[in-house]
Amino acid sequence: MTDAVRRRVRDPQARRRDIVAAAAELIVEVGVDAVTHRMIAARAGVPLGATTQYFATLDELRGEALQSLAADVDARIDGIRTALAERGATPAVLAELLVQGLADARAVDADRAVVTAAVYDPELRSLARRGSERLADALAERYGRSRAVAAAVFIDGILWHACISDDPLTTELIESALAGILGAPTTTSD
Amino acid sequence: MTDAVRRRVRDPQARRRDIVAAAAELIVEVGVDAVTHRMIAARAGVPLGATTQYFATLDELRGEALQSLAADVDARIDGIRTALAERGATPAVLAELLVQGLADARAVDADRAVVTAAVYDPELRSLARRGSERLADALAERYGRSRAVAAAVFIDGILWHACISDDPLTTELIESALAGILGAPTTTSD
Amino acid sequence: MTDAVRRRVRDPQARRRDIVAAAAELIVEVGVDAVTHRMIAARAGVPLGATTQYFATLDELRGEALQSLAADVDARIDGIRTALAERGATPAVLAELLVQGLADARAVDADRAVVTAAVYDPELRSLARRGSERLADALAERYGRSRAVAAAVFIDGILWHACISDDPLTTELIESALAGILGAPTTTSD
Amino acid sequence: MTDAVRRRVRDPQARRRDIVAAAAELIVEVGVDAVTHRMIAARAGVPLGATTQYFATLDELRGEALQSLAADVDARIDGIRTALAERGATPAVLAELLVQGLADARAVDADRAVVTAAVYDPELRSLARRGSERLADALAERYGRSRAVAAAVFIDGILWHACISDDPLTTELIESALAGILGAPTTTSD
DNA sequence: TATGAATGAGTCTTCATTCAT
DNA sequence: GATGAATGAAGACTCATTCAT
Repeated sequence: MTDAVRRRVRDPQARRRDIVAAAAELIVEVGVDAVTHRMIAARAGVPLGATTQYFATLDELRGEALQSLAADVDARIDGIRTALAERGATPAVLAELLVQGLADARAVDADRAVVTAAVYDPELRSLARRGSERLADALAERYGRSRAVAAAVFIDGILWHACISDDPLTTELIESALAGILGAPTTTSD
Repeated sequence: MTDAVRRRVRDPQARRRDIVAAAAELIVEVGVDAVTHRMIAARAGVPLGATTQYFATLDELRGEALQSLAADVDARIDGIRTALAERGATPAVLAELLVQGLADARAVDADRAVVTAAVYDPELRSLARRGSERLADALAERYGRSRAVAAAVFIDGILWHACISDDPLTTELIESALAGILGAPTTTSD
Repeated sequence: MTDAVRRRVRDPQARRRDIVAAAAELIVEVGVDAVTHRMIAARAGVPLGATTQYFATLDELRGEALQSLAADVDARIDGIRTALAERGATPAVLAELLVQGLADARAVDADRAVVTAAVYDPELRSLARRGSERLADALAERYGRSRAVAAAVFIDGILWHACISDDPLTTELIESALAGILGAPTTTSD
Repeated sequence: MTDAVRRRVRDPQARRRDIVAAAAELIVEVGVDAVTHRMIAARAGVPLGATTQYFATLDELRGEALQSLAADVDARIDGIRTALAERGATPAVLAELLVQGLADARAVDADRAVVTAAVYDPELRSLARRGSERLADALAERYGRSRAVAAAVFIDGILWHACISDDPLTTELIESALAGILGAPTTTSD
């Protein structure tokens, strides 16, 4: 009769979301292959059974969490696209946006997790590819397809540098490189 | 029986190496978290006990396999450095070497596996970082530290593009981008 | 809403029967140990909760389903008894009735399920025994208790033969055997 | 350092046999569908892991246990065939042998378990069928195929009677019935 | 009353690790 | 030293049962 007995939440929608969110967090933290039902349940603050009630298999749950992470990545790319459209798709603007994004360690980790998982997951692969392509699209009009793709590749490189290296790339370095790749003038002189 | 025993006992070093090699292969193929003693023993063609005889824990064995993969990556970077030194560190030469390297799917996968694992493994992290740095070193003398680092970042991006995308980057695209990043002319050789 | 509620609430008796019927079907199809609340609810087209609303435990529900199957078996025996009374309890008539019954695979399966379950369930055991006895009763008056019991035993054997064998027993074989057991002529009708 | 630490048996053959034997016992006692790894391990006096070390799946273990039960049944049929060959395949001899067999409750249960399981298991089905056929074969030479098959069917009926009924069939009843079925004279007058 | 979300015990299975041989 | 049997702690998943709504 203590409050230990009170266990029901009765907000299935929220609970489902909590579980997916917990799974997404853990995927980012420990990797897709290392997450377990138990870890997810503990993180979400739900009993073990809840994780299997809402998702037929762990794979399904992982998939949904990954999709959620991918959606976040996509939203950030949208943000960059919008900002580029508003402020002009110059190396300077892009570099600033990228450095801003890089400051959000959580976002960087999420991005990395999605890309990493995409290697083995076809569905995620096309999502990850699409992200790069949409970034390239935003630059292609002004700089041509080829240079835009190269810039997107460089940006992917930035992501991994951020994950592996301790000292972050400077805005200047990024801007210069983008300018070189895109064949555009830099703010500061070379 | 002497013969059979000798075959079994002969060259513990070689056996050790076989086990590490098998583990490395499997890590590349199925991921660090999926490898097991049993898989490794089967792949290496050694009895299960051998995998625990030479390595105190699976983690230790995994670590050594990862180190071995990192050494391979390092060797490939050495190859690139040597070639750059011999043929001239131009975007054209570098692009050609990179495309050559990309053609070796096994090498690409190994590289990816190392980078992916490095995110969670401090020791590997510094190894992975060192690879990028040595590549940058090879370019810094001629193009300056900053441009060299940017080129190394772009090269990391190429790796991931190769893993995620279906159509590979052309030599021309890579060369142009490198030329832009390094501030070097595209078509002239050294 | 009144309508929807009424539809849901209408005739709890019928719903109860539906659940038992679904459980009985499933027991025949997949075996007593394999049935679950979920399977039964799905088969009966009722919500999961309904299966626990009407029956305290799954065992209770299973028990009732088994009783229902046993009642069906009993009804079929009644049919045979009636037919024997009307047409004469001769081997020929009995064989014909048996072959007819054997043609109904569902009935055969139900019979088998009841007998199989009866081995572990005392209550069912007496029901199963009673079935055999009532069949024997129908023959005892004319052929004596002992021969009648032997005939009933033979008839039980027929059931299992039908379950295990691929080629069914012919009416002739059954009639001959019954005639031999009952000490009655084969070809003459009553 | 107590003897609780001493756990190794190091007689894999025997351990395997023990596990199969335990599984067979339990199948007879609680039914094929109710046996679990845990029950088997407990019965065999081995740790849980041992049951999965020797058998890839529970199904495989169940299968082997069932085969072992079927082999026992086969051996008993062999015994009957031999005895019939030596003493003459008369109803009297057969009845005596059957009653003897029926006295071994364990054997009866094993037989029942095999037949029950055979309904769902094709491999076992043919084994069970073969058992009946070999019994029929032993009688066919003397009494003709048709009567021999009918006798085998009757004998199957006896098995189930023994499982369901409390008072066993008398030797006389069985002998009379067999004599009737086989068209052979009885020892005692009718 | 009727429903289905909630919980955790229990299932099969895998495997790191230990250690007898 | 080399081998593989032994063990039990997890892991994924299922489901009887409870009970909030």
